[in-house]
Amino acid sequence: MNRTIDTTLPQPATSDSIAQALSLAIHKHRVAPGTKLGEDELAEIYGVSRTVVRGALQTLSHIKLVDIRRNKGASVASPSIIEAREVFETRELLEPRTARSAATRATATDIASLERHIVDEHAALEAADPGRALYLSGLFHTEIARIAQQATIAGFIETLIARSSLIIALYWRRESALCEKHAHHALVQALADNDEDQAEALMRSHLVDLHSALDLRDRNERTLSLKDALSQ
Amino acid sequence: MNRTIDTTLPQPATSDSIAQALSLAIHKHRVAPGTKLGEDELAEIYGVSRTVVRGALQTLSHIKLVDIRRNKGASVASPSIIEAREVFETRELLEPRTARSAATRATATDIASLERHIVDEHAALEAADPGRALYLSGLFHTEIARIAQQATIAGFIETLIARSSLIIALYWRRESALCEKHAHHALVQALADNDEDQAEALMRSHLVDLHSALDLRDRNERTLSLKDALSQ
DNA sequence: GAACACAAAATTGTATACAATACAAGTTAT
DNA sequence: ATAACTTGTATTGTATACAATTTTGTGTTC
Repeated sequence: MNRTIDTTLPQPATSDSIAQALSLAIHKHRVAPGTKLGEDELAEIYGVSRTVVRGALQTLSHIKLVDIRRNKGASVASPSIIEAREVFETRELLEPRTARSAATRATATDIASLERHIVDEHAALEAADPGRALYLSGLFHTEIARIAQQATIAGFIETLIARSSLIIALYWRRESALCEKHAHHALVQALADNDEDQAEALMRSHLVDLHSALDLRDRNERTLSLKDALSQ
Repeated sequence: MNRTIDTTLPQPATSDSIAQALSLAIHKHRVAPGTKLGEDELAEIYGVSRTVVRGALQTLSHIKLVDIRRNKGASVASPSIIEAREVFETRELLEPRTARSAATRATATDIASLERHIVDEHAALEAADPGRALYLSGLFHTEIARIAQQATIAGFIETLIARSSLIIALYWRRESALCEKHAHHALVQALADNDEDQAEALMRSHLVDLHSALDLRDRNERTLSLKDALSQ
């Protein structure tokens, strides 16, 4: 359960290890949405045959981190605005309830683990490594789902967070603060206190904050605002 | 969107078509949980190489319809009691809300489609084809998720229903009636009336009914009750 | 110079061959 | 007789070869 962030891979690399390495790279915004993922290229990088790479790409396509189109190959997914809205609406449906369960079940060990996450996250921000900070911020949420002991929901949340990373890469408003510094901390406090209502409420408002830091206006609204911007 | 139930496959079969055919067979309880799915065997059946079959099996493993263990191969999944509980708890979390959305968005065409589903389902029951009835019953739920226009949630629900089919195969109480004949009909009525509250409530109670028709006691309770049964 | 046609290159999809692992049966030793 | 070992078979994992499709580049025509 002690997932490392290191990108080194076992020799020889397996489909799963490649999928994880790619997933991490996407999480950390080291590869942008839309980037082509050629099979030969990846096979060379990881020192395996295309067979293994294809397995990894198929895995990632199932969690919608990559798009595979027949005879066109794989590329990093690029969620539409509609998909982005759906992802956050779904998170707002699943995660508050999950935080509630986590509040009833959190042990001292769990709390310590979450606090360590927060420390790491702050350290990454200090070190001017926003990619890593974002990745850790996602891990924080999956960790809560794990604590809630709902493996099924945790699996769903994991894919939603993966997609959220793409959504943030595409639609994050520059002007909005990186925030949430306190949000996660307050949430841990509620979990430590086994305060279910508080945990659920905090998670809900945290997600709403995140959601509202995205620019999910559709193209029409966007061009209108562009027109506004240029008319000055 | 007019998914056929026919099991004939395109020539040549593709990974997706094989995955769908296998999924259908599992849904209809034509293959039991735990059944070994040998690659060579399937390759011969569908007239393709193992490469294609492996793709299909990997797809099915992602929605947890099959278990793949390294160097051990694939077999039809066999959800534990804990997983079964989780699946139904998750459905109870997602589907009522989805039914609510569906109630606001359902068009006359949608209602007609759902009513056709119900007719087909009854026909299957009349024809003593419980497998097909069960499959159609699952389709009814995915159809509602589709009507709700929440593709993300619909995808989750689809995998939950697939797993429910396995759970029903494993844990359905013989003595419990096949029921739900009226449940689906009442739900369609609520959707047709755009009665959100009613749709949500009906879906919730329908799922609770389903859940309670399963025998999800753990082994200890089970053996105890066996003792009771024999002590008479 | 732009648009189309066609050929060449690159990339993906599938099949097959080979390597590695697991399983089962039979053998030997204690 | 049982346990451990060995060997043979079956099955899965991976690499490579070939087929099919898309993309790219070039030349021709208007």
